[in-house]
Amino acid sequence: MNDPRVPHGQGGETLLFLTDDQLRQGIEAMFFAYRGFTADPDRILADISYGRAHHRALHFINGAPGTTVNNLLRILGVTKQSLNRVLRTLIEDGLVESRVGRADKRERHLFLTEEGRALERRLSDAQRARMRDAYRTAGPEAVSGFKKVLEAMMDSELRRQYHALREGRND
Amino acid sequence: MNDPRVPHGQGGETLLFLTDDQLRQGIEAMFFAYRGFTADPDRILADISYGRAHHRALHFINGAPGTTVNNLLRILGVTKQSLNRVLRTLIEDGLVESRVGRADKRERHLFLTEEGRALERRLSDAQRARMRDAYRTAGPEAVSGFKKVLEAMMDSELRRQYHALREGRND
DNA sequence: TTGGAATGTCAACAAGGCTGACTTAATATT
DNA sequence: AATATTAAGTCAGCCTTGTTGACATTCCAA
Repeated sequence: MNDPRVPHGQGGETLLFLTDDQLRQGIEAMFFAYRGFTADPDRILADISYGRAHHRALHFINGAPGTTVNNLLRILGVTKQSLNRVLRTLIEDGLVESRVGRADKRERHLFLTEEGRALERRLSDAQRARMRDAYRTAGPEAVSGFKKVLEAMMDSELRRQYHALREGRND
Repeated sequence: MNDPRVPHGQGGETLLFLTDDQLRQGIEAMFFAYRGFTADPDRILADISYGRAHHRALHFINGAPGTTVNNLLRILGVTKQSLNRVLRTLIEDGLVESRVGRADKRERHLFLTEEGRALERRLSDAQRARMRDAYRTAGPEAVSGFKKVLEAMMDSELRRQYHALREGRND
């Protein structure tokens, strides 16, 4: 901390000396960037008196149509009571459809209605626009590093889910 | 979206074609990574019945000792009423000291007490440890890209504040 | 001296987390 | 067949942390 020098190259590139201040900078970058990350959808949501929780539900149902409630609350990392409150309003408002499972009738499979897809698109358009601008500003190599660090920052269970979501999608 | 090809090199590296799915991946990475980012301090805070808001206040007072309340709420992006509730408990619990300004006696300058510094250190040690691991796993080039993208994701006002925090610190 | 800024406080409210207890239905297990 | 477990939903109550609005105090500056 009193020695901000970074002796790299010594012992290979994997061993790098990181000062507390360098790490603090990363922490603050995450804090401020996350604010920007949520700012655009938050503005849209505020107008229609929905919250971030609704956005998250719409996002993941859109990404995995037919997902079960149990599945969804594992991804979101909330209790079923908390998710249920959000889900109920989305179903009542006709944005989400809940279908009884065919194989296992205890399960409910969740789908976006046409209206739900429209809102999801509106929200994610705003969020993607910011992401696209950031990616373009930073350049392709930066994007690759960005994703590497974010992935390394996840808990292993979250990382597993993150990868599971990719499978079956064209990326 | 139907054409996941990425024609890069055409028109320089700044013009890159980004599919919706590529951007969605980045969005989900931010979501899951932020969960990891806050997980360790959250666990510590839960034990002592404080919340994330207390952590944020401690973090920024630690980084800019003597900062005013107005300053702090601009950085945190919350109302003074919201900040005040958190600040009051921190002062009552002897973690933060509020000194009346010498030049302008309306202002209160905020400092961490010894106990406050101890908690801040405990929280940020946990958060820095995860950050350090992530940085080491991803490597120095990835870290540079990570910071570039995060910075590009901030609102301009947030980016201004982010840089202002660096000045006067040895990074 | 008066206007405005900085701060603090009270009250009320909402979103969105949580726990715990309980029901219903369906599936699994023994 | 009886029993246990699982998925989902619901109700009640609690907490944190955000919001508005109204108002008091203090003090600087024009």
